[in-house]
Amino acid sequence: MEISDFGKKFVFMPDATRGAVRALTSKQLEDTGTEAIVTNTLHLLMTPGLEKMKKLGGIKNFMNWKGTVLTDSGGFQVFSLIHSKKWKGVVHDNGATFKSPRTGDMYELTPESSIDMQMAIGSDVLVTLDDCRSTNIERIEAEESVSRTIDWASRCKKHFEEKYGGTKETGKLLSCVVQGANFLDLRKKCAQELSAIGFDGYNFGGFVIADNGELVLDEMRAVIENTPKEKFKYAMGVGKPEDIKIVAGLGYKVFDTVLVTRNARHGTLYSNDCENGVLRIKNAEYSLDERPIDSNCDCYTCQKHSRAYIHHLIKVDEVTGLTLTTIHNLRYYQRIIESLNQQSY
RNA sequence: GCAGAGAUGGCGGAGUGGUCAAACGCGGCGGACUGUAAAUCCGCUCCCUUCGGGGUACAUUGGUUCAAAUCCAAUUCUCUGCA
Repeated sequence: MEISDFGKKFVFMPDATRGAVRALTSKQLEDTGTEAIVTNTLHLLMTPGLEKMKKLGGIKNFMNWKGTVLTDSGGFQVFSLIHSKKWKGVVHDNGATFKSPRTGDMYELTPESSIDMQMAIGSDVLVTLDDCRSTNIERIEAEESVSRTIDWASRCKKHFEEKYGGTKETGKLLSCVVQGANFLDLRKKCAQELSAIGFDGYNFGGFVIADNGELVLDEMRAVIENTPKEKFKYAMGVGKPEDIKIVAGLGYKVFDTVLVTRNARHGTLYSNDCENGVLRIKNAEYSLDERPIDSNCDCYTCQKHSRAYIHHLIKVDEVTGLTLTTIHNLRYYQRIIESLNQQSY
């Protein structure tokens, strides 16, 4: 895929946070029809680190991955590790400091250092550092999140252009993240101010599911309506198969979620043979079921193995089970994407 | 044969007079997961129930006591030493 075509058609990117889609080799990943992956700036900054990543020739060389790579900036970890108080850390106007509970080491992400790390990774599509928050926050917190996110995005762009020559020199794309929680006027403001700075893509940030379990469609629409039409829109963290279809209808073209691979590891598989489209492979009813997970699926797992076999592997903790379920779930998603792309012809 | 130790729910294993239907772990059954600290986490897991409770239970049988998985006796079985 030409990088300039990124987001012209629908694309689903599985999360290869630390340089692998869990349980899959790069070949197995490619065989699911995956064209792009998301890797994570903070996690790769911690291990192997910026200098080693440079020496290793970037993530594509390291993984032997020929497809597209998008790097998340570490903005989500500002939420999931610091704001959620999972790790000790501080968010401040200049960025965020993370303290790894494993090693006690401190990691600093600023708008500039996030870009530097994303360049070291050899990303095709960069993301500006943002101050991601949960959905149900007070307005004052959302305002702080928005103003920081805009400021950091502006600094990211400046650094990307001044140090690396920007999109023109590098051929890479720089996308930004729209915050604002569930305050529609803040979403609008954030989207408009980021548009004024100018980016190659606009990402919907924050949480995509409200407390009532529904997609935050109004907020997502506000971002579409207040950003340049011709630039790609990426719905970060979307979502369940039905969510992707809905959000695709709003104008988002790019998606990623950990659900597909995490569910696979946890035994929740996608199958059109089942009611609700979900098959919980650990359940006793599959112990003697010789059918494939999904009778219409063309993935390796469905071509070669039965529900009973996969049920067994998962029950006895054989790692091969994780590989087989991940291949299936990912292929299921890529087939949804393929069908969306066919429909839009 | 003699001397010790012990027998607890599907399994392992706490508990040694009342607050014990019995900790904890495993197994079993079900569920959750949405820019990954997640091969993780959360329920339920003797029988019946109108979910308030009720009924059987800690090798077996008998006894002591207001009250026993817990104390006593006998029986059966298991393990470890010594012959």
